[in-house]
Amino acid sequence: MAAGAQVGFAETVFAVVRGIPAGRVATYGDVARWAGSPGAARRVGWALNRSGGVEPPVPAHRVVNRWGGLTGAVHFPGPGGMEAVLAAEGVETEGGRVLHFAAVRFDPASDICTQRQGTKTT
DNA sequence: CATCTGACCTAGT
DNA sequence: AACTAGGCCAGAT
Repeated sequence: MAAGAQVGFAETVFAVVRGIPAGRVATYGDVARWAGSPGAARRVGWALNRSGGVEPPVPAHRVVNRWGGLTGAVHFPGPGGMEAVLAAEGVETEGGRVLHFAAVRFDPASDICTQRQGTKTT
C-alpha cells in the first residue's frame, strides 16, 4: 500500500467489465478508455487474459472487439464456450460474431443504450 | 539482455 | 473512402 499506489490497470478493467450487465457487451477500446488509457486496448486483452481465477469472476466473454467479433473466444475453454455463455446471457452470436452488436453494446458512461453516433453513419 | 508478440484501437495520410 | 503506421504495457522466448 504505498501511498499513490493507484488501482492497478487490470483492477480497473475488471471493475468495468464486471459492471457490464448480462446480455450486454463492451469493446476493448471503450473499456480501455474507461480504464483511463484510451489507446491501450491491447493491455485490456492482456489483463483479461489474467482474469482467469480472479474473484469475483470477470465476464470476459462480454468483451468483444470493435466489430463485435469474439476475438478472445479462442482463449475460452470448452467448445464454443464464449458463444454458449453469451447465448445464455441473451446475446445472440453468429459465426463468432455478435448480432445486434450496437443494440447490446453497453455504455457505462451512459448506463444504457445511449447509442452515440460517430462510428457509424451508414 | 534484447526482441517480439499479444483478447486492439485511434489517428493521420 | 481506404490504407498505413503508430501506440500502449507486460509477458514470454
